[in-house]
Amino acid sequence: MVYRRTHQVVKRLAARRSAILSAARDAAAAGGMAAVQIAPVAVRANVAAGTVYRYFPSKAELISELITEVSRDELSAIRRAADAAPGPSSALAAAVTTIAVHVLSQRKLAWGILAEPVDVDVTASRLASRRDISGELAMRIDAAVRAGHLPAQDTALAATALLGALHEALVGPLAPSNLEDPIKLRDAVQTVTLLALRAVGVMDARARGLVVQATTPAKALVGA
Amino acid sequence: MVYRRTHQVVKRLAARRSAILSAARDAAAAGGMAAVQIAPVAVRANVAAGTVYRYFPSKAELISELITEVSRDELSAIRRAADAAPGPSSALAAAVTTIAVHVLSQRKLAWGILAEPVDVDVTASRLASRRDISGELAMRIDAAVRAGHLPAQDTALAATALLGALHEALVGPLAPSNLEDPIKLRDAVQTVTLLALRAVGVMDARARGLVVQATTPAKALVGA
DNA sequence: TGAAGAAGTGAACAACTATTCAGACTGAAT
DNA sequence: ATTCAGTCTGAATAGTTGTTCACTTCTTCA
Repeated sequence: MVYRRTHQVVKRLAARRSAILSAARDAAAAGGMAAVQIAPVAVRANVAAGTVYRYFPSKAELISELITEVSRDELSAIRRAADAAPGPSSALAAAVTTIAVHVLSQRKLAWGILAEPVDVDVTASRLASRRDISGELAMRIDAAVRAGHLPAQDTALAATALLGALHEALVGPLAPSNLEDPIKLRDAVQTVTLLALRAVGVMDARARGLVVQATTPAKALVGA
Repeated sequence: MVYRRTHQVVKRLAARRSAILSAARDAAAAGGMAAVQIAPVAVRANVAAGTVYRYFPSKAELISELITEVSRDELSAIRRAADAAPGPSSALAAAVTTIAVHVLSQRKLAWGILAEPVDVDVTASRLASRRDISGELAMRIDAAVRAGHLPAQDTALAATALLGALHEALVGPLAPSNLEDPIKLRDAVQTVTLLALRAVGVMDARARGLVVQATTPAKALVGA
């Protein structure tokens, strides 16, 4: 007797899998990684705890996949913003602004993905996430250098430093607490973007122009 | 009958307390915060597990005190270096370099103090540690601004961003792995210092000069 | 020296959650 | 309708460590 999964079943299985991931993401967005516990996630996804293990071999896998997913979304947003910019320097500014806006709009999630203590080992996917985003940034810096807009430099190290600066300034424990106010938020985004651009060697005056330019299209996102 | 602690006993108690803290520090330096577990620390300190609890009410307290101690040491090193500099910009450069050299010379410890996941809540002391160091940096930036060497800016946010940049670039998961080589190490320190100075608005050319100046006295520390 | 209080010991305990698994349920094939 | 592989369930299990506490050892002082 052959048992074959019917199309309907296949769809249901896929839906369930993504429901579990989704539940994990919601939990993380609401309460950080600490809130991503098997039992609560299972409840949110309307399944039993044991069922989670039919879709993910372990909590570490579940969280890793969550990190990968969020990171992929962010990376594509960065690319989109940068590619839409008129030149390499603008592209870099757009990339930085996008990162800033993104982490701010989902602070708990961003913190969880990046750095929040988790009881299982997710260093590999965190590393990959950082590597992807830092790599993208490095490419943009490199393009600006090749265009003669920036001095030659260790672009990988610079990209990593910029990421660290953005994260620490915007979602780290010392991040300003008044970022609910959209105006303060925009100021913070502009400030860190300016800082980042200058860090890689953009002249102050030119950097200020780029910041304004980059913030304009990103403003919509801030509201979202 | 009154029992009064004799001087000798007081001394022994104090010695034991610091032996426990020391053991915790060694463990953290060797294996990160994950290695700071009560039983192993007790063994290192030549006491029983229960004894640790006669000196520290909980693991959280122990680690908090460890963080405070390390942070205090670092802060005083930063102050010393900055105060010895000839002017506000040099002082800022010296402060940044000192932080860089410090975190690099004790990478595991630095990572543990700053950001490594711990199973107990140490957010308060981590926050204090960051606040102190970021505050010191902010003061130095502010001094340079007041001296007219830097454009006006949100110094607190800038200081936080710089800290994040230094940490991520030097001890984060994407930090270069070849930093055993003293030359590479010095290059990394110079690169991030340059980046940091430019970020707050020091002109490229002047920044390069300050970096060289600041790295010279710090070189000795790199060896240590 | 002996009594009493302080300090130290380490095996047992507790709490927390990820993970398992024996049995219940679903739905595909005959 | 019946069978059975596949799927789901959720209570029980397991592993990990911080913490406790009854007991031993040490120190002070009459």
